[in-house]
Amino acid sequence: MGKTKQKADLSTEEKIKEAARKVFTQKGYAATRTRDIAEEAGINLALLNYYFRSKEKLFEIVIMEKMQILFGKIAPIIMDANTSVEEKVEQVAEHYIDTLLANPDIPLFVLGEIRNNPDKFASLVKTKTNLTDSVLFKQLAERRPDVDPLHFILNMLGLVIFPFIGKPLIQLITGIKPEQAVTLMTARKKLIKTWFVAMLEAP
Amino acid sequence: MGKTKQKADLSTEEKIKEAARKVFTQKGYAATRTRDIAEEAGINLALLNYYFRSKEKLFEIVIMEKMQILFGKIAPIIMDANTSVEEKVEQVAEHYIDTLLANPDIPLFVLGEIRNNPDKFASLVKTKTNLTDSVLFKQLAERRPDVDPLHFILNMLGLVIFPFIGKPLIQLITGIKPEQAVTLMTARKKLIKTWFVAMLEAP
DNA sequence: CATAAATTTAATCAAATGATTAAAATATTT
DNA sequence: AAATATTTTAATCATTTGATTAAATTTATG
Repeated sequence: MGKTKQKADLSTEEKIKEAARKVFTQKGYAATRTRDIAEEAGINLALLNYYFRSKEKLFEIVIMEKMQILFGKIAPIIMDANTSVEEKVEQVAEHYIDTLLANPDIPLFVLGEIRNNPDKFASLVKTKTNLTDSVLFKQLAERRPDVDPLHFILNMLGLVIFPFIGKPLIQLITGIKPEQAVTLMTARKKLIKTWFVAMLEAP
Repeated sequence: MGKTKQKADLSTEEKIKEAARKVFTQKGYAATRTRDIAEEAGINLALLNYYFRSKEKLFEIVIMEKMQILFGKIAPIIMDANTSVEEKVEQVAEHYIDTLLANPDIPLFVLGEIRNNPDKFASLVKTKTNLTDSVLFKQLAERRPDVDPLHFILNMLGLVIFPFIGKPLIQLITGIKPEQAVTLMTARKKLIKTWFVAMLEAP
């Protein structure tokens, strides 16, 4: 025993991580059993604890990845001093919806875990970009001095992210097929910019 | 023993339910321990199981209440044949934001539980209003035949609900105080209608 | 006060679950 | 083939947690 080896390990380790990503994001930390992950990975429980010391450790790897996907994409865009508000919104919509189409469960997962353990994430997120210091925030304040810029940030994020958070519900009350959902979200990529500009210029 | 009594019982039963509402909505079903609820209610575990047979039973009471609050408000509004799109959006924004200010944890709670157990809620929600048959849906289709009405429904819900779902995160990355949050949400009540109309009339 | 009802106490169960272990089996490398 | 590394098997622990029980205590009621 011992993971002195390099090549073959990665394959099994990755199988476990991939299974952990799936189960954790689908059910959340508390509702996930390590046995579920092992089964999903097609390995046994002993091996899971052999590679990763604990459920907690494995979870932290997964949640970090997911938060990186969720936040890593948006930070550089809204911090860019060389693009207009319109361009920023366009980029956020385009890149973010693509990301979320590939990872539709992330928002509900991450936000749920933050809710369950705000203190744990406080340190992680707080060190990051302070939203109110962002270039986008200042640009919005200049364009609409009469409206709190935070409103528009919430609007942008709401237009992009909410459909993915509400998906389980929307599917129930509309009977929309997954295929249609993809088409709908793809169409939104271009629509959001137009809508946002309209809101920004609303009376 | 036995709850033949009528008056004093309600008080204790209600204490337990109130505690259950708080803990379940804050942590979700899986992360909630019946001992937490008992402690929050200021009673002992035995009494909890004496009044409500099980964790599951207590949970179903709570989730039903919360879903009623979440959906019961919106259904009659979007079904009303005697109001315009503008009036509907105005009503949804006004009434819904008030409801969510009083129950900010509901959306994340309900959506999370639906995600964790879609089958369980399928029967409950499916029997309700089919969204695509709503008056609002048809009005939107008439106003903008070139855009899937579902987009505008998602926009409306996103503008109203997302700030509450994203609250734990927004608080982290802005350092906004709960008081400010209330002010912000109150301001949105009037802004959303204007924004929605702007989106509806966007090129 | 006497009776009945409500609540607590404290102990205990049983099942689920995260984690560990040693030995056997399988695969990989040299 | 021999040596080494990986994976499985299977048993077992310890803890948590939902649930139950009986007896003691407190509170309300007549």
